[in-house]
Amino acid sequence: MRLLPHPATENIELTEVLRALSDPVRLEIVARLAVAGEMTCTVAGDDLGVHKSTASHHYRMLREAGVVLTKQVGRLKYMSLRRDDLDRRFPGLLDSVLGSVLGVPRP
Amino acid sequence: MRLLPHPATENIELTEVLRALSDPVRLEIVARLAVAGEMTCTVAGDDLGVHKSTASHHYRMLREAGVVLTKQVGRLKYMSLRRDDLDRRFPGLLDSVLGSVLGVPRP
DNA sequence: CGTACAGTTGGATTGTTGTCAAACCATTGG
DNA sequence: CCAATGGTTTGACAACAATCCAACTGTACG
Repeated sequence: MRLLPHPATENIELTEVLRALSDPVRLEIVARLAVAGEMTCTVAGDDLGVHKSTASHHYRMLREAGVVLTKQVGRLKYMSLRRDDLDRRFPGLLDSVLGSVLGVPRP
Repeated sequence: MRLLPHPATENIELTEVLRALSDPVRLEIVARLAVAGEMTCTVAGDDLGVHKSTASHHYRMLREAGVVLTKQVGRLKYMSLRRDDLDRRFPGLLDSVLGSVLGVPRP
């Protein structure tokens, strides 16, 4: 099991996170990760409507911005949201974005 | 007093807002508006380190994304954050961004 | 070992963006 | 009316980004 290179929590930049989340395809990937938790690239990128190399490009953007964590297990790569890191650095940001994407439960 | 064209609240898109906020210059403008409230373009763009035409370009991005409201009074244009609209559409988003930019008061 | 699978990389293309400079437009004050 | 002020537009340019396709790399399974 190997971890790919990621930015340290302190080095996650707000503008880069916002930039990473500002693409519809990436936002969809993030939403899936939020709902289903850790998943492989293939699953995360299923039916996105883009070529798999394009999806791969988006995985890297998300990883380099500090939004997702990627670890390799065998020939699979698992992605997951860096919820805790993001929340420590930008409290409430991810929740509000996910709330808007997934729909907020209203009392 | 004239209002410039703006997107209606329902038409404000999350990805466009995130995109608008993902530029350091625009984020600085938004932070100033958050702190000082309504202000003219000249004041908002003072000492940003970019040419005034570049600043003007950013004002438009922010307006077209639905982040700011611009009204013309005489030869001045006043910008203000669309706090209520944004909060209705994407609850908590603007607050979390501003909190991260301006620093959150911790108890 | 070789084939299939999971994902990345490189190249090409097309479109977008941030920037400056210079010219422009609109409003107001003399 | 003319000049100054406040912003915008246009043109040019370099950098970046999203996309596809094809070729590639690495891992495991038969």
